[in-house]
Amino acid sequence: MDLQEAATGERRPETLGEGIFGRILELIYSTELAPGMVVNESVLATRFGVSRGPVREAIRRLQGIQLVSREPFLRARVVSLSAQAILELFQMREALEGYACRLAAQRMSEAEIDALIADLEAAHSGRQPEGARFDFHERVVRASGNSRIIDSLCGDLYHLLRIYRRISGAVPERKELAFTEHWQILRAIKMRDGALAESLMRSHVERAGRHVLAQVPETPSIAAAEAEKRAS
Amino acid sequence: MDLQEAATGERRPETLGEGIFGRILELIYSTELAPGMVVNESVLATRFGVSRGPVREAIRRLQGIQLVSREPFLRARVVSLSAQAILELFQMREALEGYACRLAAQRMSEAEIDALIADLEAAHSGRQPEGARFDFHERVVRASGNSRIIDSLCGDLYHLLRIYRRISGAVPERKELAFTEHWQILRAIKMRDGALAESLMRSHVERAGRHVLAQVPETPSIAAAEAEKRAS
DNA sequence: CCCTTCAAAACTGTTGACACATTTTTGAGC
DNA sequence: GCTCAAAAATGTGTCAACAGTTTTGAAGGG
Repeated sequence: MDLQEAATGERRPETLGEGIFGRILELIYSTELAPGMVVNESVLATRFGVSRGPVREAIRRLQGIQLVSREPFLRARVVSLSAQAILELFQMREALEGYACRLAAQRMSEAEIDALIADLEAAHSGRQPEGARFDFHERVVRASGNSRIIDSLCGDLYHLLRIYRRISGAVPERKELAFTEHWQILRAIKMRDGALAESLMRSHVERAGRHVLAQVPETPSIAAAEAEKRAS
Repeated sequence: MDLQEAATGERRPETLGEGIFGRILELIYSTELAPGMVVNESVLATRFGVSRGPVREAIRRLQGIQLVSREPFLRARVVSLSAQAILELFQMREALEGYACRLAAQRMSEAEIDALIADLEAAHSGRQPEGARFDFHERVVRASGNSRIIDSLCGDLYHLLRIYRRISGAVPERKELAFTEHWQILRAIKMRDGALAESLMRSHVERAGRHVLAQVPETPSIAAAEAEKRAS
């Protein structure tokens, strides 16, 4: 019985606005709503078969987490990050994830650390659990225990990163380097060296930022503008 | 009620929702809406002489910056921070302001640094410019040049801090210590020692956090609960 | 006296219509 | 053909009413 309930999903009646929020998010992830394109309330409302109210609320929420930019009477647009904005995004990640790493080194139990090491090596050798993809950064951030930092990194910033991670694509050689760096960070955590763990995490994030920046050099929204023209 | 006409002396094409947002913020600051109290859409709508729509939007925005907590069909309440939440808030400040301080040490010009030193000493000796109150932390954060960090610290977190700063009150002896610490931070910035500046800022914020925590030990919403009862 | 049950009240979520701002198109004048 | 102002078109902001959910409070049993 409990299994059925858990499988079917949530007991709590999700409001329409919540659902619309998720569906617009999917549109943005799938680049059907690419960076720079306008987000029209009425169009989305008719598309989803609801009134403008819930759509409006969802867009406001997207605006709140910085995924769409909007001014009072102007049309909302999917945010298209400049190189400068991407740099700033990764700087904020450096500050927050670095500090989270330091906290994790203080607060994680030996068992938690060992479990994380095991999962990291399992994911690297290809035999990751079929259920969910392994996300090293999210695991460390959650281990920090600071729910405000967790929400900020796994909420607002995570969505933006996801957009530009998809654009930059997954490069194999980078993946190998990332594994090494992740492993070093975990070693510092196991040694309870918070300062070292923080420093390593900062370097790691900074390198990742440079990598993304190199792949998205300029004029990130030419394709988006053309797609918009074509849609009209 | 016919009192809202006189108050609207603005020419700005500001939307109603924006204005309502500010007015609710004022109510929260003035503790008329104290932490833990419910925020009723209809009551505020009739009070401000507008429909529920703009009020709803303003409350959603307040929810976005974590000033009110709300679940789907439940009443919204002004957030009342637990000791744990306050600790986490100051930890996030440590991470972000520390990093901002490091950036400031790299990017500020000599002239900017000297101006900030002058303003700091002017404010301390009592002859601050009549216009705006001197805010050392905001000045340093803005000098970092990272608009994302600036928005996060001067936007979301600033409101929460302001609520609990008012509750804890201004203690003179703390003020003197703060000046000394601010001065040391600026010295590190002038020496272009980003690591030292960051470390000093972290210690400073951590001390401030402990101070606030000592003044708001437990059950932060007893007065609020009573005020709510009285209002009904 | 306390607990449970159930219906009314209160509140939030949603809708469609209307008002206002912005953008685009039209057309007259040069 | 070009410039600029007025009007249509598009889109957002606001409103009042309706629908669904939670809370309240009183009646009824243990």
